[in-house]
Amino acid sequence: MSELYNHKVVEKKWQKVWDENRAFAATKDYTKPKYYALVEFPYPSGQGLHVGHPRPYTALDIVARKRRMQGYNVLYPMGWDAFGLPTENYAIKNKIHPKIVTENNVTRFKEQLKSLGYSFDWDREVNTTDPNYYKWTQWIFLKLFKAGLAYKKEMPINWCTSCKVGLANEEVVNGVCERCGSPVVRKVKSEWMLKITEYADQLIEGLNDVDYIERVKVSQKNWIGKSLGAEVDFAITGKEDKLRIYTTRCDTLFGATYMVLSPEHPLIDKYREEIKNWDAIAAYREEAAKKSDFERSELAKEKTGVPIDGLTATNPVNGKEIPIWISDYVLMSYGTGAIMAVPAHDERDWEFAKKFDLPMVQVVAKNGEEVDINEAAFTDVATGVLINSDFINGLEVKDAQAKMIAFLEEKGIGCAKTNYKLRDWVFSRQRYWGEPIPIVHCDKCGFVPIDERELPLMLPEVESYMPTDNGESPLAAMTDWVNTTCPCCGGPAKRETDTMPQWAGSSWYFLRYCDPDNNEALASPEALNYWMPVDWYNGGMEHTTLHLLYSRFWHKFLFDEKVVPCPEPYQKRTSHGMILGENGEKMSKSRGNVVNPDDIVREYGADTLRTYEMFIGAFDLSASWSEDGVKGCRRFLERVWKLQDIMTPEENYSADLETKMHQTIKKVSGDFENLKYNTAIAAMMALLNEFTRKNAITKGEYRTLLILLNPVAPHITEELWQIIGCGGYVYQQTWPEYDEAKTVEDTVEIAVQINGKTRGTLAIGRNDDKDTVIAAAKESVAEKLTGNIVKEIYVPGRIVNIVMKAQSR
RNA sequence: GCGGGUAUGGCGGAAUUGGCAGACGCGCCAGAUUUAGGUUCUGGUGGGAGACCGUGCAGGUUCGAGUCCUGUUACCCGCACCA
Repeated sequence: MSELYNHKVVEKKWQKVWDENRAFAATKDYTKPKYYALVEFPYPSGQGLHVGHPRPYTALDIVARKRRMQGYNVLYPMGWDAFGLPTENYAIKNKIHPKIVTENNVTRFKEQLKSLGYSFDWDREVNTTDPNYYKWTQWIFLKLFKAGLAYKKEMPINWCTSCKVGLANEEVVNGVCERCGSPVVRKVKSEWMLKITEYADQLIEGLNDVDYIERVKVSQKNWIGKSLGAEVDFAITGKEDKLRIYTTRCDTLFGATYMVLSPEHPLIDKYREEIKNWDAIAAYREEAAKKSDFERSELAKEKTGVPIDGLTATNPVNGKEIPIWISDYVLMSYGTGAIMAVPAHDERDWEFAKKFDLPMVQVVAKNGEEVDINEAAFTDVATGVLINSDFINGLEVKDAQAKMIAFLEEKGIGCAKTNYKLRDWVFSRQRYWGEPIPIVHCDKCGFVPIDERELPLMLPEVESYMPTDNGESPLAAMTDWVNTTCPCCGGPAKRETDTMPQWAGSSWYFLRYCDPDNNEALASPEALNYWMPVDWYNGGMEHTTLHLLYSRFWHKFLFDEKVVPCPEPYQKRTSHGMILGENGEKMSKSRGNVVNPDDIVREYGADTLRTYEMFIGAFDLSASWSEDGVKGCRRFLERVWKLQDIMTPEENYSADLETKMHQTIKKVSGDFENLKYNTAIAAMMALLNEFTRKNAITKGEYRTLLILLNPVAPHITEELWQIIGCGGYVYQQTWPEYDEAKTVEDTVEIAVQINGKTRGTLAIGRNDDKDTVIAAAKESVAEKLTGNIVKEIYVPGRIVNIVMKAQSR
């Protein structure tokens, strides 16, 4: 009898062997075929590893281990995205330097990851808070600045009136400060911005050349939100100024019956004297200032607004005088901050017009037939035909738009305009725990970059990590550090005291892994040429629009700067689903449904945890935790362990499981590539059941099973490999091949249907032809064939369907 | 509000992408082993006496629909300073 499976001993033993052998270090032999597998590096939070982390890590560990067995030089690295708000807040609260907090958290995370037996190349570990790392983050920022892609702009921030600090959106709950409950207002501050919009088109087009799961591509495109429309100038009655609006439906211009300005629109202040209801306008603006853009559009169900009494506009195509309103459903950050309202053909305008009883004019009809616009706005572009619109009457929407734009341009009152929902990236944080922005402000020379040779610009030690009372970063209090000389003119100058957002360090970390110790460059051209692009990058769906887009932007910029050899950083992108608590809700301390991976590793072992998380369900969907499910996977591994007891000498081999074996190799090999880890494991379970039923397995068969299972459960398979005496290590073996011809059964059972309903089954030979099969099928259901046969359908290897009409009497 | 997604037994989930719905696992039932419980092993397990009925709901296309089309409901995720 075999010894009991003791996961504690086995796992510790093999983790030590791998460490000592440096088993998974990527080599610098650039002649070998390479494979770069990447998972998003974690933020080392104080809570330690979450059971959500191992899901993607195990998935790509499987891929990495399989690729090594297929002869690739594999890079599967890990690091720490360690700047960030929670660390800083913890540091403030407990008066510990964020550097120390980070060190402790990293140590804990690393131990936890090691206990799970991942084949990370720990020689290439990176940490975004390491000056040798953020040197290059700053270097990239300087490049962006020099290329004109970094600029300063006045932007509103969330400002807590009591704490007197800028708050992250997440720290604002229902309009009040999360910590103190005081009201939060929007305060304008000058901030560093990055011109990601300059790359908007490239970021859309680049998606054609990469293998991302479809919903990631769709999300990115929608986030960028490219729309082709027009800008049109409306005259303000009796004034010089024009009101410029953006519309994607310039064909509906004849239907514009009023205008709406965003409450922040600058022309409102300009004509303050003319506005008779200024108090109402001012009050409305104050209310709107309290809401975020998100809240403003969310609450848009119940439209609010105030008419501007004293100003009207003129519709430029029909000369009609129309009222001007302000409403917070119009955002200053999109388009021009002003719209023409066409209530008959826009749902938001329709609701607004209904509420305030504003006129509607139908100018688009469904296939030329008027529709009842009192019921709902008519927005269908595909069937729309213009009416009540003078020179574009009778045209389809697309043609009407083209003709309208030509008209506007000819008259000089409008033009075609492409707009993007994508906004430039707010790059300033009034925080301590981030990369200092390597810019100096000189009264004479303006914003001046510091010399590259002075990088890294080190984060100085400060007394307090609290932002200052006036909203400056804690660095502003460090006068010794702030006061410097201008690199340009040598006169007195001040350093930028804002730091970079956490996204900065994570926008290029995959480049550093290629050559992490390089002091001359962010990575050597040779290393980048060899390793880039990342062959497979997996990460959370929640990073699709921010991190993924930001890092593509930086990469495209670095490509233009000839720093990197390829225009896209990631060849393939997949996403995993969340792991929910046993009750199906998101795991959180407050819900009390958090599972600690350490407990699972201790009680059941890393191999069980890995197997379970891969077996839990479809990789891209969220799944609920189940401790019973964990036990089932533990049981599976124990049954694999006990196969030693039924191992039989090679001369007892019989080929009755040969087909099954080849099918399983095929299934597992394919499923590991296609995110179908759950069915791969199911196939191995089914194979195991066959051996158990047969009560025999040869060493050769066992060997194959162990290799197949190794990427999922690396420790137990190494141990068994040694116990049954195969020599060497599993991780050094070659991935098994299968013979396609041997995956096909000699006979298959097919369904026999009558009128689409299954009436029996039939065993047929692999090579039986259609006539033979149909004849046999008919015979097998002969007594049920009571009508006229009108059709016979045979899908090879699947079904026979006999279509029969009832006999008329 | 905008964008993305999901819905299949008692539970987690399979289904070669239009071809026998429920693989595999959990749970449950019965039997074996055990002084007993647990463990382990073997067999069974969608519902219904049955004809039949079954993939959120209502229609449609098709010889045939979990899968395609139209409409609809519920839930989950993201929304730019959490990462």
